[in-house]
Amino acid sequence: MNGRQSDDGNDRPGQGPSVTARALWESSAGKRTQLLSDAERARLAVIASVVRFKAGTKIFGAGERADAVYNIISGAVKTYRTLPDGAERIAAFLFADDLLGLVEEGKYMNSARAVNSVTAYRIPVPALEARLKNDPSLEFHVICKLCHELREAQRHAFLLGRRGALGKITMFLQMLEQYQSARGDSVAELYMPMNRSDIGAYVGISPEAVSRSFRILADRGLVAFRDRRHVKIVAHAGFDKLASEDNGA
Amino acid sequence: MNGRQSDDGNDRPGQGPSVTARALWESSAGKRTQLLSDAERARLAVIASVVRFKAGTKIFGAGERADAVYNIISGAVKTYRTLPDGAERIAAFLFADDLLGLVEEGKYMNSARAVNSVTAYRIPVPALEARLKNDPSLEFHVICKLCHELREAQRHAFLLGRRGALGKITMFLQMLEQYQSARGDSVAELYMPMNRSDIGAYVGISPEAVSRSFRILADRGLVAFRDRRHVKIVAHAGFDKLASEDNGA
DNA sequence: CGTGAGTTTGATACCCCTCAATAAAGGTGG
DNA sequence: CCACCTTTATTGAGGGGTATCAAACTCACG
Repeated sequence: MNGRQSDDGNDRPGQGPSVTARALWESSAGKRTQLLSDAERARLAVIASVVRFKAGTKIFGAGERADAVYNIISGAVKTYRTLPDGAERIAAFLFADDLLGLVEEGKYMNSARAVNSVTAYRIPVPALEARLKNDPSLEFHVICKLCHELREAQRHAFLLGRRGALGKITMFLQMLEQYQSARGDSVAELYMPMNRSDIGAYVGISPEAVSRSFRILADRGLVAFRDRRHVKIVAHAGFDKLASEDNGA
Repeated sequence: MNGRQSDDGNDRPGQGPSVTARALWESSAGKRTQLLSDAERARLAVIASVVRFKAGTKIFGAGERADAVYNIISGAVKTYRTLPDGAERIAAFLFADDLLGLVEEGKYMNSARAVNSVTAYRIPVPALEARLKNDPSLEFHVICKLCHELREAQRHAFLLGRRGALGKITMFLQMLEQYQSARGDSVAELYMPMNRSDIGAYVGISPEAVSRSFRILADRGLVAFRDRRHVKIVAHAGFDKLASEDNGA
């Protein structure tokens, strides 16, 4: 279906869980590096099982007892919370090599749903806890990954703080670009697995405003759409300037 | 000057760094628990030094080389980023027992400034790294703290996603209340060390809108101000309902 | 090929930002 | 201790941008 998820080279299936992040202290030009050693991945593989979720499937719900964390192999996942009135707020989009299943007092903090078709490692919490207890190196790598996720969450908050819809969407595309770049994928074209409503729920505007902003960007010649899910940033100069200004002029 | 910071009992000075968080897997009724053992605190004290910052002093700047992380003993700190046009976006307010100094590729992610008069432990990164390498238990506690901060960042993003100014301010007060409650402090009255501009920069609205929202809450009899920094939530029923609705009706 | 969800486009109302002025608070020096 | 000054907070009026509602349209899927 979607052969674009990286089944290439460095994380072929069977090697066990894969976790990547931007470096904490080394400088790596924005690229992500594999945190786990082959040995660690093998040891985690022992306690993990591979699970699949069809597009739109719920993975877990906010408030449920947290039995396991997940490590995405391929596909995209959204974590979200539903408001009393039924509206949805998306906390994060997660992709291959990400960890999933933030816990508070034994319960999941958010709900999680497959955007794509998703395959992931499911790692039971008790086994993971035991593994961590006698694997200091693994613990350190988890720290690195959590720092990475914390930075992403702060970037998201930064995005949400922006005033204009245009600026939010521009920054959203920038984040997608940085993500694909960090993975080593091509940046010639951006792929958006999620729909307009999800984008709106992530950047804090209505789906209609998402559409309008995309149209404005296209009309100004800053981006070009191949279809609804594929964009190319045409004029990086003007695009990045727009992304750094607060107002969405 | 402000004797309200908890110099009470469980973290008297001289005991060394203190780090608290809501539990990951146990349920603790929203309370925070001390993560570090007395031995760990003592070992950290060896590599840490106590530093003081007057109100308004910059602690470090975004992009600077990250030599150290900080552990707040008393006072309040804001972490923020400055936009090209000079506007400021606040990523987080940090208080006693919090860690400070998120790093990416060897550089600080945000700038940090003392809101209050602040005292903190300054822990050099190399020494901390060495300490972590042969202290698996400490590593685990850092993981717990990072999960805590990640949850807080997501709550902040959730707040920023809300539409109306009134709802944002209401939720901001709720978070303050939860924070004071988690610390075991009295919740009879909330204390806001930061000014209106900082609140606006945190919740994503203008300082004027902060004022107006406070006024509306007061006029509706939901809260009562003793002065500009002290609020009491009078009608919890209506208040919490307002906080959970998306629109700020 | 038909159906339905997702997306785009349009018109209107409302909320918040901006700018501006007043008021209050905190800090300083006499 | 009080007067003065600076900073911060409040209040008001007007314009702009986005949410909302509604309808046409496209696309994916059965």
